[in-house]
Formats: sequence, structure tokens, C-alpha cells
Amino acid sequence: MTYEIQQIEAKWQDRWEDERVFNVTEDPKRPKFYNVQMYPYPSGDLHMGHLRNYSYVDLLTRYRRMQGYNVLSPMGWDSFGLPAENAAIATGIHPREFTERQIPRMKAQLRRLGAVYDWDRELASHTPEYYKWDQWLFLELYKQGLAYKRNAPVNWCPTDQTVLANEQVIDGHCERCDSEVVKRDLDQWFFKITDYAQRLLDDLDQLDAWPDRVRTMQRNWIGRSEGCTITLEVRETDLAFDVYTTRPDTVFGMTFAVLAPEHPLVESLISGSVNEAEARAYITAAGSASEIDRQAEGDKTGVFTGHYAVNPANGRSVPIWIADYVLMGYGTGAIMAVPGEDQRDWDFATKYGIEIIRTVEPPEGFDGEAYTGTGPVINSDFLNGMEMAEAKATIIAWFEEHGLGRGTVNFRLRDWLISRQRYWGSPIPMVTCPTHGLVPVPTDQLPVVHPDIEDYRPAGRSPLAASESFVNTECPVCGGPAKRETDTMDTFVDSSWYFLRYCDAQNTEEIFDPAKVDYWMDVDQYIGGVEHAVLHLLYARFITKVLHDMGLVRSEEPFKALFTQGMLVKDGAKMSKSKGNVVSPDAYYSKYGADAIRLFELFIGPPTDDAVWSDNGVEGTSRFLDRVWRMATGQVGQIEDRPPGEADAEVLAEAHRMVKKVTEDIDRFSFNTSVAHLMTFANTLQSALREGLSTETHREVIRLLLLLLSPMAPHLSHELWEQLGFGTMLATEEWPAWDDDLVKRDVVTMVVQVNGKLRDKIEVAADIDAETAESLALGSERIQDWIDGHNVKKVIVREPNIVNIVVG
RNA sequence: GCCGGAGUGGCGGAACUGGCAGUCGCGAUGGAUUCAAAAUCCAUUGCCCUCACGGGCGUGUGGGUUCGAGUCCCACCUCCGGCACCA
Repeated sequence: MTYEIQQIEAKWQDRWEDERVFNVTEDPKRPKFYNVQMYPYPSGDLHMGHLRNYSYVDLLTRYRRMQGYNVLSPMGWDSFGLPAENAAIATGIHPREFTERQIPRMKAQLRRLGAVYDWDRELASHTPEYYKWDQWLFLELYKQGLAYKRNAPVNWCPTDQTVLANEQVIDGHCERCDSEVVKRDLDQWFFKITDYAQRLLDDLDQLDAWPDRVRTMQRNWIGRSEGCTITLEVRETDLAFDVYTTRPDTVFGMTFAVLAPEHPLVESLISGSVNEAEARAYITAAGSASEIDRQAEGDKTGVFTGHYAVNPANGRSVPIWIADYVLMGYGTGAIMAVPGEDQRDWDFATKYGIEIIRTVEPPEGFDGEAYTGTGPVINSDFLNGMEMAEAKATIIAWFEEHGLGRGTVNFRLRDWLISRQRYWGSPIPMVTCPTHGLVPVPTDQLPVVHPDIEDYRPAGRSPLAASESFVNTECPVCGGPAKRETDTMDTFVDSSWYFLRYCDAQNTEEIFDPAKVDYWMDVDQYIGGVEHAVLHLLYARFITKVLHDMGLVRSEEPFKALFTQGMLVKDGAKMSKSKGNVVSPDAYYSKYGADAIRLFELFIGPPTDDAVWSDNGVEGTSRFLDRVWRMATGQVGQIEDRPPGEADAEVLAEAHRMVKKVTEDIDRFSFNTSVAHLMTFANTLQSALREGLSTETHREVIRLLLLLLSPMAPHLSHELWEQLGFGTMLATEEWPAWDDDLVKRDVVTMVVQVNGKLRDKIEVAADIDAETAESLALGSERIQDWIDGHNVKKVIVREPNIVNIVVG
């Protein structure tokens, strides 16, 4: 019996598929486990970095299945979007053709790894069967006022020739192509995610099986702040504007006010003002400056409007400035500036010679500039002497009483910009009629079919706009000539609900059957990259809440547990095609097989951490699997036909210890140590076999080993399971339980320390009492040498593990 | 700047709750087997002193708490990630 890797792996891949072992239906009698990984973009070849993630997902599918769960593990394709489109532009192949060529290749590669899914539920977002429901979802949001179109300054990527959501702008650069993003005023579609800001924030508290890191990132992104909106009147005019502040307690220190250059009041303020020319020049310059330049901290610029505002707290006049360090997109686009307690205002005031009044007493010896800490309020009339919290509450109450302002809550989160001027995405199902304006496409006319066109290159407007046959349509209201919306949806719309569609993927009548979703949701384990911490995971939570409010989904949160895996690193960079450092699994498949690759991917390090690829690591796990094969098939040591003896009992006990450790470690996602425990046991078994082991013990411990190994190295385990006659299909066997009596040790090593330093080890009974432990320790010859001539001050006993003797 | 996370042998990493630092693997060294090699097996492998028994040092740095600290606390250094003129 030699280990014919290629043949065995192909055999079991066929059998899992042919016997539909991992295809599932709703079964109320069994507990369910819904295991989902973030569906991939079908990019072509899988490299070792991808395989790491698939190995984790597949391990969980198989493990939970053996534990008796009804496990749903589906797979689909995030097949719309820029990568396919850009690849298509580069190669001249149509994105549809390109995509539909890649999908079967990817499937074949997953199969080669031995990864199993319920392929009956496969979906791909570029297919009309899928995007029809994207469009349906859009119309539902539109109906509820959660989708709207407006002209707004948006992030424009000059390379990809499309707008980007705020979440897709990283440090002022395009998330995809790294080009510098510019601002443009455009009519764009938005989803009103801000309506859900508070709920998205509050419900993070329920997600205790999410990494704290991700929850913190979402919290920061939502950016809730509590403060106060105050109305400032402009002297000698009937104009007024609102400012938002989180520090109303410092209002007496306001020595100027600032408007963002885009603020709507700016025009009426500067027109005819003494400073008009200068102000106009400044606004023009600020408007053309890139985001990056405007974000340069420290170097603050601005221009005086020529007008003064009234500080509502004390009636003082303060100059109104325009400065681009105030952003139109946050708060009211205008601020009260308090240089004494805000460093930005301090910088500005110092530069332009504006007065600075401290309203919080800095501590003794404070030598900084603006003081942002706590302390007693000063120079502030009736607030004097109060601490920050009290002063805030008092002044907000005072403003409210006098009708000058009110306590308000502000979020950093903005509405989600979902329209894209690109070809390869779901068409937005709206029509513009000269008579009836914006009209939604009736749901019975869905899908708005995404047409195949010749020229899909980006051109500053959607390529669909060039297709006469697509654009020209009838108004759903009057039947007159009308034009279709030509923008497509952000692919994050597709991915914000696909996990619901998996529950009922072939439904042609509705987006899904709520009863089926009810059975499978929530996702019990969601697995993906941490790069989606705010984008996809926030959008998916939002859409789930919308569907919940529509009564279609019971739960308010889609993903009960989230696992974010680390990346595979090679030559100091994430393994990726664009970095040119990918390692293809092909050579490793033919030399070592899928099991050795999988086991190495699990063994390489903690799953949450980045791991460094090593070329000969697979060799190690391959050696281990070879050894398991040889030991299982009787090619190592002596297997004796006799009743089990004492040595057998110890091997059996070790096997049960392995069962316990491996199970507990899988449960806490410590896959690398699970593998280590299997290897440790294999070493024990090998030594035991050298001495000779009974047939009975050998068979039992091999049985346990194969059960544990099967989610990690399924092909080899299945083959041995069958060959040794344990049964036909290991995947459907029950996960082993350990026997506590066997796991328990009778004799343990007790460490004896003198002043905290290890001085002796004594074998003692596991149930030793404190008194015996102490006298054994003190009686040890070695210990005597260390305490002779010293005064024993204290003996700490933690039986049966440790005795520490303190001498002076 | 703010908010997270990490720093342990030649390398990847282990030590989950304060209790033997270095499981497991890679690499390396010596040996067995072999005509030879591959494969396999055995042994050694944190650093320093010692023929040895044994001892000293050791988890980024400095301090602290504790009978006892990789683990807890304080300060700092370095690296990684997120946010960043958010009022």
C-alpha cells in the first residue's frame, strides 16, 4: 500500500462531489451552521495566499459537519467590478467573456485543493439572475427614500474615470489604482446609510464574536460626537449661520468664526465686501487644490470676509474668516474658533494675529499652546469655576433656554455614494422622462439588462451612455420617450446581500424566501480579510438592517462571528499578482499533494497574523503525512497480536489528550497548534511502535488520529479510513470525544524552586496534598544544598505543580 | 497627532487564566542504513562558563508589583495597521 497522492486525491474529490456529501437543505431537526467566506472576485489563478483562507474555511465546514451540524458552506463570485473591466480593456476580451472563462478555472482550483461547497447555491453577481435583485433592492430603497440622487462634490478618480465612495479613498488616493483623487460636482446616487448611523453604532456592542479591532474601526468610521449647534448672527445684515462644536463650554473664548470655502453663505458675505477680490481668489485656489494639499496640517490659510459675527454668549463681535481647514462635509461647514482650546484655531490665530483668550485654566507648568485638557473654566462669566462636563451641560441648557442653540449629535459617516461611471456593474433601474422626471423602472420589468457593447472603456461618463439602444426607452408612466440612467452600481451593493441569496439562490420569484433565510441566518462564521473592516462589513450590516425593517430578515445583524485572517507575506510584501511575488501551488500539488499544502497553510502561524511564506515548509507537513501513512498501514515498528499492556495504556491516554487539545484548539481558531498536537502524538506513537504496540491499541489510536486529521488533510484521511475498514465516508463520521479519565494524569512533575529559581523536579502523585508536597520538596537532597545555612522564611505550595521555598 | 496590535533561538512560531521559557516544524551538526545517493531512522541543537556533575545569563529598553512576570502596572524605543484640519 503506497501513498499514491494524485490518484487518491482525485478519487475523493470525485466522491465528495458525486455523492453530494456537502449539499444541504433546511433540516429543523439538526442545529445549523452557516459558514461563509467573503466571496472572491474570480481573478484567475489561486496562489498560496488564497489557499490559506480556503483551507481555514474548509476545515471549519468539515469539522462542524462531523460535530453534527447541518453545515451550509456556499460559494459564489463577486464578478462585477473594475478588475474584470480593466483586465478586459488590457486584453481586448469582453468582461463577460473574461469573467465566464475565469469562473470554471477557479472552481477547478478549489476542487483541486479538496475544498467542498454546496455548489447548487453558486451565484455570480454579473448574471441577470443575480443583479435583477440588486435592482429590486435599489428600487425598495428608493421607495423608502433611502436612495436619492443629488448634485454633490464627489471623489473622482482620474485613472479609473469614475467616482468613488468615501470609504474607497485612502489618504486622498484611489483604493484601487492609487491615483490622486480630485473633487468634482456631479449628479450622483446615494444610499442614505446616515439614517442608520446610530443603529450601526449601537449594534456593534452585540457583536462580541467580532475582533475588537474591526469594531473599533467601524466605531471610528461612524464617528459619533455629541455637541451643540449654535446660531451666529452676522452684524449689520440679516444673515446668520450655524456652527457645530463639541466644546460649547469654551464659547466665551471664541475670538473668530470660520466658514468653509464652499459654504453657501460665503457668496452673500463677500459680495460687495472690502475684501471681495482677495476672498474670491482664495476660494478659487481652495477649490482647485487637491484633497491632499488641503489636508496638509499645520500650514493654515484663510481670508477675512470683512464681516463680523456676534458671540451669542456675550454679545461680542468676532471676525468671520473663510479657511479651507474647515470642511463643508462635516458638521455645518462652519465653526466657532476658540484658539485657547483648539490647536488648529491657535495656529490660525497666531498666523493672522487674532486675539487668544483661554477659558480653561491649564495646569501649573503647562507650556504648550492650545490647552485641550480639563481644568476649571475661567474668563467665562457664569461658567467660571465649573469643570468641563458641568460647563457643557450648563451652557447648552442656557442656549436652549434663550433659543440660541441646541444640543446635537453629529456623525462623521456620510451617505454611501453608489453610482459608478463604469461599464461592468448592475445598471441602476431608473428612467428620466421629460414630463415625469425621475421614474423608477417597474419591478415587473426587471432586470434592466446589462447590454453587451463594443466600447466599454472609461470616458468620464458611463460607457452605457454611448449605447443608443440602451439609453432610449419609454417612460413607465406616460409611455413617451425617456432616457435610462446610465451609471452602474458600486459592486459593494452586490456584496451587501449575497449571503442572504445563498440561502435560496435559485429563487426566480423573489430575492429569497424569508423562511429559508430564517433557517440559515445568521451567518455563524464569516471569514475574510481585514481590509473589508469598514467597507463591505458596514454596507452589509446596513442592508441587512434595511431588509430587517422591511420584515424580510429576522435578525438585525448578518454576521454573528467574524474571523479576519492574516495575509501571506513573501519578500516583505503581501503575496499578490500585482506585487509579482505569488507562489503558484501547481508544483506543490504534483510533488506533495493538496493535503500537505493545506496542512502547511494551517501550520504556518496564527491564522489572524500575517505569515511569511517559506519554500520548504510544505516539505515538513508532507513528511508528517507520509509518516502517518506508514504508521497507519503497519510499515513502522511492530504491531503485536496480544492484549494491550501498560505501554499501550499510555499511548491510548496520549491519544485522548490529543483529541482534547486538537478540539479545543480548533474551537479557538488556533489551527497551527492543532497541527502541532497531531505531530506530537505522531512522535509518541512512533516511539511506542518501536517498542511494540498491540493491534488493538494501534487500531484505536489510528482511528482517532484519522478522525482529527480529516478536516485538515481530508484525502489521505479518507483513503486510510476506507482501506483500514473503519467505514466508507469519513466526512460523515462523528467527531471523537475524549475520555476525561484517560486524559487525567496520575503522576505529574512537581517543580521545586528556591527564591523563584528552578532547583529540582520531583515526580509526585497528581492528587498530592499541600503538606506532603512541602515535605517532599524540603526533603529533596538538591534542595537541601540550596537551603543549608539559610533561613527558610516562607514556603509557597501550589500542589501538585509547584513549591517555592523563600530563604533569606 | 489620536486609536488599536505586535516585539521570544539561525528562522516560522509555542507557553489560552501570573507558576518548568522555547511545544511543533524548518534549518544546522553528528551518526545508522546504502556500493553510492534519495528516502528513512537515531542523537544533538537559546547564549556563556565547565572534561563532566553543574552553574550563570536570557522573552525590545528602563523601572515597579509579586514568593514567582514573556504574561500585570508605569515610562520609553522600534515595527505594523486604522483614522486623521471631523471643530
